[in-house]
Amino acid sequence: MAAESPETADGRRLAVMEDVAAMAGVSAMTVSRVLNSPEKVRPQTRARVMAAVRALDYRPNSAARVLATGRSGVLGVVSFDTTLYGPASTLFSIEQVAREHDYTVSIVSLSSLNRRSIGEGVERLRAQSVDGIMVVAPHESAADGLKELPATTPLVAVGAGADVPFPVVAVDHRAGAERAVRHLLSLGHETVMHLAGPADWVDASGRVDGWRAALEAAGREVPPPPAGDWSARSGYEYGRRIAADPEVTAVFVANDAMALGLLRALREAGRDVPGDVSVVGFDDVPEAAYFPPPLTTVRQNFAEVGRRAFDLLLDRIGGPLESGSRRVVEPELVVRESTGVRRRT
Amino acid sequence: MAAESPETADGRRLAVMEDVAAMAGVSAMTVSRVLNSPEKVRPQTRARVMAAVRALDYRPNSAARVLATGRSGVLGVVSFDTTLYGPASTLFSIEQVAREHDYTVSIVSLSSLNRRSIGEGVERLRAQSVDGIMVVAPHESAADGLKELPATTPLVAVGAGADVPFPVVAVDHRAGAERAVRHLLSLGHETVMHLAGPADWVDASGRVDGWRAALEAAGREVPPPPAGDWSARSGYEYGRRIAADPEVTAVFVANDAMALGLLRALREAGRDVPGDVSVVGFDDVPEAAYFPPPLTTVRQNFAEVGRRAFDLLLDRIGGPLESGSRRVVEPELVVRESTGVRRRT
DNA sequence: CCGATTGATGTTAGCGCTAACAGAACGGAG
DNA sequence: CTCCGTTCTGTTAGCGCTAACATCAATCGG
Repeated sequence: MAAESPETADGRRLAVMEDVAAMAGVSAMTVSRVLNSPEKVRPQTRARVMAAVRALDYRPNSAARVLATGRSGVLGVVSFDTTLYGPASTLFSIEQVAREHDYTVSIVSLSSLNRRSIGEGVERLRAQSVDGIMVVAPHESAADGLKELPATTPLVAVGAGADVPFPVVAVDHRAGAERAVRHLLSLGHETVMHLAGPADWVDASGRVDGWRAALEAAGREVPPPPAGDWSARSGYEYGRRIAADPEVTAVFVANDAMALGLLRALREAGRDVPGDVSVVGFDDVPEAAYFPPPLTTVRQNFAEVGRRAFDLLLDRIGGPLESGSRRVVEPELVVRESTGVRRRT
Repeated sequence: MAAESPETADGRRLAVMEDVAAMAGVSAMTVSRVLNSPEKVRPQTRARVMAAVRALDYRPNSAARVLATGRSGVLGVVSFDTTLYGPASTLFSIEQVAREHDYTVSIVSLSSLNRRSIGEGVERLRAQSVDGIMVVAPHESAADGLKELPATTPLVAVGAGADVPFPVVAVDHRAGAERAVRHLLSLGHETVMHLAGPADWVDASGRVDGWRAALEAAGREVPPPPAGDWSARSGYEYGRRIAADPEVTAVFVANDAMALGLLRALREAGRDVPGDVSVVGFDDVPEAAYFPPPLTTVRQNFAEVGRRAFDLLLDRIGGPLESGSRRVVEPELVVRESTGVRRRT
């Protein structure tokens, strides 16, 4: 014996396939066919079955279906802090695409990302028999965690670094940073300072690389890049340190929140943006256009990232579980009012 | 016959309970007991079973367990646009609490919230046999959608208005708004303008009510409250309209993003904050402390909301599915530099 | 007019697990 | 040494669904 039968609001037993079959005068198998491949059932029979389905308000039991078919229609997402703009946007777009394709999304949002936590998150989801898993893994250390995972369940990594034994979809942070820096150089700035993100974030190191590459390509001096923690506070603190230095005329900040903090520190120090200092951010959060002044920044297309990740995962489900392969989404420079021509001293 | 058997990375069949039983020299039932109520099995037997579990890297099949027990260990969350600060924070905290209690969370994030979409979201989740559902339903119209739902699955509403036939956990927007307005009045402002959120949001109307109540309690004039759409842009547009009016010395804005837009419009018009105009927001987004100037705002405790919603839902799962009951989380006024004593003209 | 073909539906078995009960093993009291 | 309650472990059945094959009637060409 098993599960006590759940009841409907009016106290009756929830209808199962056999009930529908009885009411329609057919076998359970025919009901199953009507639900899964209607074209194999005579229209007339089909109609009788559908009528019974409606009359009994029947819904197939997904657990039974999963058990019988081995497919659940659920996708798992392991993500870092879904409160941050990037992860939240990625998650949102994944869910949208998944739903369009009749998949449900289960999430595990980690507040710290490391080998252990990633593995646990993936395990949790696998234990729920998801059909596939996406790991939104912006940390370098996450890559290690991914390497240790068994390749049992189709998996794609979103925003992960190289060296990951799974397909990866990522924004081209490097190209975005290069665009930002070239923009600044084209405005006449001698060099460009960089406030980086936390060292172990792939996003952060990609942006550092792009910034450095663009400076070197132009034969400019490459100052050391200090790192913040993505928060406005850390941008502010950085700003307090550099505000007094008249040599600083252009700063590329690794995200918009830190840029906001920097803008504040600059204003407090009486340095005009973009008059004295030009600032470029990264993300293009919805508020960036209303920063003081409106922020020139690099926009990431999270919707596209989600879409591609989903497509890739769908390929893996059913297809072979090959590793490798990397798809890159290009970010876009959005020029606003925080950048301007270098003012000669 | 059914489901083709999935394989491990090395091509072997995934272990099932019977395999573990065979290896440990016991029956499948004993394995089941070791996993679910270890105290009922002799320590020595238990050890043999656990060894086999590890040796075979066995994981119970959740679908089979769900089918046999009727419980899935999955909670569903239907939420509006999880990209917004509030919903994202709520979702995050729900997932954290749920995970601590060994529940997985499945999500449906709606980009529009109405009777239909809510019902569909809930249906989707019920079809996945979730044990309980949370609806993060900040729209008035969502309430109607909730009324039409069958009471089959335990459900709690988060941030919903009154009149919902389910338990509700919500932030006390009204009290938060009153606090904001009283703060402004205590600084000597004659009256307080209000830029509201979209009319059909419960959060928005709660804040309007609180604002109005506080003004009326103090015997002040109650100006009509225009409504924005939560975006910085709408705050900016509102700001352009009122910036020229010297009568306006205090504004309570329904969220931080709109406040940011307003601050920008005010600055462009040459009006000093808080010198000429005091501004209070709502939300306390992480960036609020770095707005120009740092924003006085009302902080919502989303972690607490998530925790209570989860507790409430857990009560309903297993317990009777009573309706009614409402738990309220108090918001807190955070005073920063965007508010100041009214300057006499 | 008959065997072969096609299409619609039914039968059987089993996916992997656990509830409920049955049975074995053990220890202590009489 | 027997009897009886405790533990502990095994057996049986079934959760609700679907894959695979079986069946049956209708259809068709020769």
